[in-house]
Amino acid sequence: MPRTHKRKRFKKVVTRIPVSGQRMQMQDIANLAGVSTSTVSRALSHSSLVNDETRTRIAELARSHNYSINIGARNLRLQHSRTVAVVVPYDVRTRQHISDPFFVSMLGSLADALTEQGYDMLLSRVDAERLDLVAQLEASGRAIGVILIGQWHHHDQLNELANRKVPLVVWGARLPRQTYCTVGSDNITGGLLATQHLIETGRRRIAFFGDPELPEIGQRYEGYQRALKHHGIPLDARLVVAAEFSEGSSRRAVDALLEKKIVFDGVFASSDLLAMRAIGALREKGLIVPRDVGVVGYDDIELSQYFHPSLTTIRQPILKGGEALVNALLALVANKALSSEVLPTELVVRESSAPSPAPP
Amino acid sequence: MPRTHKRKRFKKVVTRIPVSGQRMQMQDIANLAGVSTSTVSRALSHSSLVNDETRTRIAELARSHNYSINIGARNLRLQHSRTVAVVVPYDVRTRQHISDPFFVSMLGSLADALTEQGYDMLLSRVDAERLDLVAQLEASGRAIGVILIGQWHHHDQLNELANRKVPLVVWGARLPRQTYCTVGSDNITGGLLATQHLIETGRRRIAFFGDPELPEIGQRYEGYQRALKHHGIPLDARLVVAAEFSEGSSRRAVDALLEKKIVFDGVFASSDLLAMRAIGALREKGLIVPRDVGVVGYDDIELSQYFHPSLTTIRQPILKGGEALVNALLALVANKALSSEVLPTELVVRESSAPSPAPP
DNA sequence: CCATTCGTTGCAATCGTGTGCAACAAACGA
DNA sequence: TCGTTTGTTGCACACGATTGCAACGAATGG
Repeated sequence: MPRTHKRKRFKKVVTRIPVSGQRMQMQDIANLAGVSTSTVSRALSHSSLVNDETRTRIAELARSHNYSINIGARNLRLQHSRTVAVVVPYDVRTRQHISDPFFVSMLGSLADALTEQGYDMLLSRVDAERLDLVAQLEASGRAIGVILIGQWHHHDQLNELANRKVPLVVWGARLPRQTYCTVGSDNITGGLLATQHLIETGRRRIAFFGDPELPEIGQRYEGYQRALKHHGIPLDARLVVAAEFSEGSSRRAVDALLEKKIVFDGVFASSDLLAMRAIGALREKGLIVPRDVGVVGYDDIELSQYFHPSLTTIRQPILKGGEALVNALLALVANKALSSEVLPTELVVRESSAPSPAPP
Repeated sequence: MPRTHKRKRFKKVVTRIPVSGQRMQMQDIANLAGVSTSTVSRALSHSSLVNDETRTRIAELARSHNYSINIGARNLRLQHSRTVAVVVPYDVRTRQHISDPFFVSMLGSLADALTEQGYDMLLSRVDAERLDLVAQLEASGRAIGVILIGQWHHHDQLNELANRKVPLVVWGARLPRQTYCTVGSDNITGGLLATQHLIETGRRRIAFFGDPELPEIGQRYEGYQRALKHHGIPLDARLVVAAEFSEGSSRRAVDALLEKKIVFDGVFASSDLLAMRAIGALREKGLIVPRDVGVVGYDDIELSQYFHPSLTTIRQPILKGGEALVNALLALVANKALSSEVLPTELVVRESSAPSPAPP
């Protein structure tokens, strides 16, 4: 650390000699402008305490020497990092979920919303079994709070984090006895709309693909049940297949149904990815969508419209979701009221659920 | 700022009174352990200068009060942020590219590689027209360097950044007269493999979808040309359609070919997304893939295997790519040699290019 | 002519941590 | 017994910025 020694020798020296290649700092600009660092600081933060002429001169100097203020030092002084951590839980075994296109779009939406508010975004993958580590992101001052994408089955750990007063907002389902704040879509209505649509297009034996143990999926399943009940269709437990997000799961789900000779004419898949894989598996078995089986997915990821057949699905409001997550976190940090938020969902009708032509 | 005032009054006080709700800091741990902050600092950084018994006692105290060290302050002192900025250029008009699944997978791979090396990842979207702003990420000390995903047509701006000594590594093509460092896949060989494969499966009139003005695409196009030449197939400029990444582009490309009655039996699309859209557009026109037209994509995104027909494509080494980008940046920051890197690509054969059955 | 106000600037303390140097006790050797 | 070494710890300053307070000249008012 050569500079350390230099500074020591001169001790009370005011005129810092900018070593070439060394990063510019406020003192350098101050020297160039013939003022103190106080004035430079005030000028660059548009304080009204500084003369207009001085301000513009300093601003000009700063720009022409492409000086930019040291964020770390400023944050330390201001006790504020203007940074939000976005965490994607990471399952060491499957590694599957960060690649879910839905989460990814959410990432983009978050990036926009945060930029809009002038915040930086720190992206972390955290081992899902060590979710307690996210507390460090805030405790270490790296970020003012955490947005977690992917509730999964970590309800208890998330509650514990919230109880430890970690500023935390989760994308997911609102659950009973939850102390953390969630933002999510209306999964029950979503499930209901999807199932209802399949019923209205003439299906009666509708399978559900997804793991109802996961909160969000559970609520979609709830909507599925309500729709069936409303139309007087009895629930057949054999039609509920706990397909996960992992790769071969949909295929196995379809296989299981077919092998047991369980008849079905509709599938409500709890994500678009699952739906696409299911359609592929069905096709392998010689079943054509939508002629033999109507399929509805969930998420409305970008590829759903290019898929063949294009996918009927429940659109989650990604843009609004990102904004809502950010707003919720900022409110939480500011100690404002922390009510969880449920955003509306919408049915998007495409080819995969087209009514099968009436049998001749 | 209540604490500021408190501290002022007591001035030389050593025993900081931890206000409830206030964040723990090193001084608090020091008080609890009855030592100075120096010792705590050394203990937590595993310095050999501290007694073993003292170290474990301090470590225990820190853990039980879940104290974690203030990263900002440490970074300021150490003059090092252990953070890498990952930038995705952002086209205000199209907004399209961050959603490309390939970039997204790269993001995941980068997150892994950085975590592995103990670095944080700062994710930014930057207006593609203001790429000069990425210099600030480093100049402000937010990050030690920048990894940029998406070279696009910004060659000159990137060169300028590199000339300004901004530590920068770009995912993209290696170009002549380039002063910045790139990591990318072997696009020429990729394009060659793809085209060769279409030729070997019996196609002769092979269209190219993509904008050869973009460096990576241009190199894939170069490979396309070489393959044609090698097999003695004349290049037909009308078969080259500068489809962009935006939505309707593939459709228009297909429409353009068909309207002009230009015959073709193969398509090499310069990305999987483009390929999928092209297949959809072909289907709308009554052309079946692979029977009437063989299609090969590029990237091997996850969905390619679930698409129908499953997509023959050129796999880009995403995992290795992320590692290579990170290694390159770290080397660059350490002033090591900065050679651009070209990673091998691989042909993945699936259904979309299956040889059409010999006409009876 | 002096007191006061106003506009502008600088001094110095501060944010939380790391580390060179000195201090100090215990152990050791002569 | 005393100097030297060794192991452990604390003091004080530095990292690069912000800001309360004081200072100071000019303008203003009485």
